[in-house]
Amino acid sequence: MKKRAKLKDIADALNISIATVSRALNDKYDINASTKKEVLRVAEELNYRPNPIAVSLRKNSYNVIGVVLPSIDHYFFSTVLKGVMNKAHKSNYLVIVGESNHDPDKEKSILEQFLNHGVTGVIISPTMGKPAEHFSKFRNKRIPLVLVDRPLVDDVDSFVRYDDPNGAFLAVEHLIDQGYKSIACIKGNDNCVISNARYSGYAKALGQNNLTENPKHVKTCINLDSKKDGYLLGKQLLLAKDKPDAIFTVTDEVAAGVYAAAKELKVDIPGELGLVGYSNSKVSIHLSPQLSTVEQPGVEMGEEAFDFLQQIMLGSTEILKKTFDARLIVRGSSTRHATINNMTIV
Amino acid sequence: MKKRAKLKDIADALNISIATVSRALNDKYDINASTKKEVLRVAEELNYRPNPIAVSLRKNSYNVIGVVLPSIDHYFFSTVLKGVMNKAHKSNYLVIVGESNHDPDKEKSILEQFLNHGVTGVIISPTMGKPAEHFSKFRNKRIPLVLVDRPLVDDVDSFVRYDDPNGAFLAVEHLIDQGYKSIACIKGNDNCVISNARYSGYAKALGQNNLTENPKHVKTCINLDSKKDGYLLGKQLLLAKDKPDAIFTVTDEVAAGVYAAAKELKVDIPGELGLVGYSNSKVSIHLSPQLSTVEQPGVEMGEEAFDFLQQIMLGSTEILKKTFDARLIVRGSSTRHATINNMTIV
DNA sequence: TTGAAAGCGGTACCAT
DNA sequence: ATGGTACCGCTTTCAA
Repeated sequence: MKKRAKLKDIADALNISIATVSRALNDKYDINASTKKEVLRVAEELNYRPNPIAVSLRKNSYNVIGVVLPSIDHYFFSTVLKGVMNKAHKSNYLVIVGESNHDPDKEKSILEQFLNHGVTGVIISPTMGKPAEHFSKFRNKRIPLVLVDRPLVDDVDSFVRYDDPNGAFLAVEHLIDQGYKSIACIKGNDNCVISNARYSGYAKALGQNNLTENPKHVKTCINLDSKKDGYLLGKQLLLAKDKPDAIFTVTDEVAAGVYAAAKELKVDIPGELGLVGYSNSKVSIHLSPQLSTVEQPGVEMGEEAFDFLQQIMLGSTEILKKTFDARLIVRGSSTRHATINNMTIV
Repeated sequence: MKKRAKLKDIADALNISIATVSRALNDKYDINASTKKEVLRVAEELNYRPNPIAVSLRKNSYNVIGVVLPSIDHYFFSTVLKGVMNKAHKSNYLVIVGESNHDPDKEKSILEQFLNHGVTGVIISPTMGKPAEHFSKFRNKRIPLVLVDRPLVDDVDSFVRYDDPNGAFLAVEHLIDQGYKSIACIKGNDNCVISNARYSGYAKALGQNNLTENPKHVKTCINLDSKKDGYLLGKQLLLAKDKPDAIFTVTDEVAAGVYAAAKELKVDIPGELGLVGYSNSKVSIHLSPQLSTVEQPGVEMGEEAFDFLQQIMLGSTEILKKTFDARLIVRGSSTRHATINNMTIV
């Protein structure tokens, strides 16, 4: 195993001091041009690479950021990570990743690990909306922190999020525009901030259009299996006496379950039942008819999150906030009238 | 900003030497119990955390591994990453991630960056099957390297892969078992190792069952959009005079395209057309009928890859190899006979 | 323009 | 059981 070359090796080879070598390598101006050339030549020859650990220790800086996500194999989060990495690599930052699996304790231990490791900043999509004690540690240490997708209620951190309520609002207004009169909602777990935000958009859209909310038309997922929930709750809705003629679901996966229910009950989509999902995940285009949905620009959000983080790392003390606008993607599942092109983005 | 506490702070507070503090903190046995208790107390009080950079520099060890994947938001790769992280965190390793986007140059630069950074090991799913010059650098430096999913042809590195040909073989034999007589194949790009491996399994299954391969029944994807390819090529196949009664596709996404074509042409699945995909991606269960497919255990592969890497990092000099067995998941798209339960895993 | 040396925060050897 | 100190590889100040 050939040892990694270090400054001293170059210095010895040229019979000069390591200080000079260091300067030559780091483009300091007070250096003789010919010396510099020699140094660079030998460095190349020895395949010299600076030891980043030593540099970090000395400079007390470390080009590594941490990203903590609830679930790495969840499509949306993987696109967020993609966005972060895009930008990070361009700025010569390395990205270490941790997966909390929606477990606050695991989230805490990952943050702890990152902290100990000395990351210069952290981008995190917290598992809960409540500010946890482990976040304040970061603030005390003044380590830059940017939240993605789930701002905390105490509102002291920079964040990048998505306009969840408005996405739901647009979805439901669209259904109303298409002539659906009785619009149900299948929401997620009650303590999920995101789900509640979407539900509020649903309620608002009904209100603004003088439709009264029917409590029997609001269902809540209980299982961990979104599709199954969608299937069961969708069936409940479709079998009820005053069955709805449209359903807004909290995710595309839930909507996929409703497709199954509709198929079983021979309910035509979009003729008898209009449907809009949420997230624009891969599933949505594989369903038939294709599912109208609300787009979540994960990559862009990740990129913006890194930009924010970098600004903070460079010294900005402002609390940076950005809310991405909601965009509805209209497809076959909600278009009764042929007036709207199947793929138009409204 | 409160400065991070260091050994000296603790030492000064107790009027002892940093050597003693270090020992107390590191559980060395030759230390007075009461001294140790004091040290721990003060350490806690000052919220002391060892500086990992300094430790790394001193010990010349660094608990960080790198993972390089072609595409982070591709479901299979994200599950591989998940598996790696599962194990890595348990062993107290940090994971830095890079995305090559199927670009060998980018792959190279990421590896370079990781190398410079001083990672202790690398897990990579190479963009090409050919050994690239940038891999040999790793070997020269003797940095542990484990390949995932795509072993290189020169066969000098440890790897974890999947029995792609056999997966295809099982899929096609299953179709034959189900009574399909004329089985087509929609394969991927010709220079994709994985696709070719699957194709070879298809060919082998035909051969072993005395079915002659019909060149017109072998189609190759050309676009980047798998579903579109599946749709177009599926349509071609279904409109041909001697149209097949079953299709094996290189991925589930391609199969999803075939569903679209079948629907348009009013071809019944599985009655008139049997279909088996590959990867068991999310799509497969959202299609109707659900798509039979070949399972790729990404998480397990990632976990095994980390185990291999760790063995090598701990000194093993063997070339470790593991090929995961193929498993077929039989669902509605390929079961003509009701004898098989819709969800049975064979 | 160059060299000597201090020191970043630890670890571990050698004394005592 | 504890302290003194060299050293990991590099940057940077101070002197020459």
